Amino acid sequence: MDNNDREIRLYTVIQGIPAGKVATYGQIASLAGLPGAARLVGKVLSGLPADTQLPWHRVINAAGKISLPQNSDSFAEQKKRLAEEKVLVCGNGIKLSEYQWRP
DNA sequence: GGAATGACTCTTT
DNA sequence: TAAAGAGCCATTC
Repeated sequence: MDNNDREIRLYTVIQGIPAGKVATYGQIASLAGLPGAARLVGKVLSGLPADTQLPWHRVINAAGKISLPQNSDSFAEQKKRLAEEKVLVCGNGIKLSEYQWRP
């Protein structure tokens, strides 16, 4: 069940992100015990259901921007949710120095 | 077992 | 922060 643990850890770490804060894929991967597996985080998030409880909207890339295509619904959804958490979204990104989660 | 893919990251310019 | 190149992890065919 090790391979399943990876997902569990990723979910746990993502759930640990407090509201109003965001984390990068690399951060989540490292905290989940998978340093360098940033792409895996994206892979897992891509497979999340639309009604998931996971705060995936708090996950962004190292550039502080949303990696989703701007013409996608998920992009608008993430932007909307972030705004709900008082996270200012400039264009397709945010201010990492202000909102990046530091455990 | 090898090649391709992906919501990426790092270092250098 | 932006651009270009190389690297890393796991899944899938």
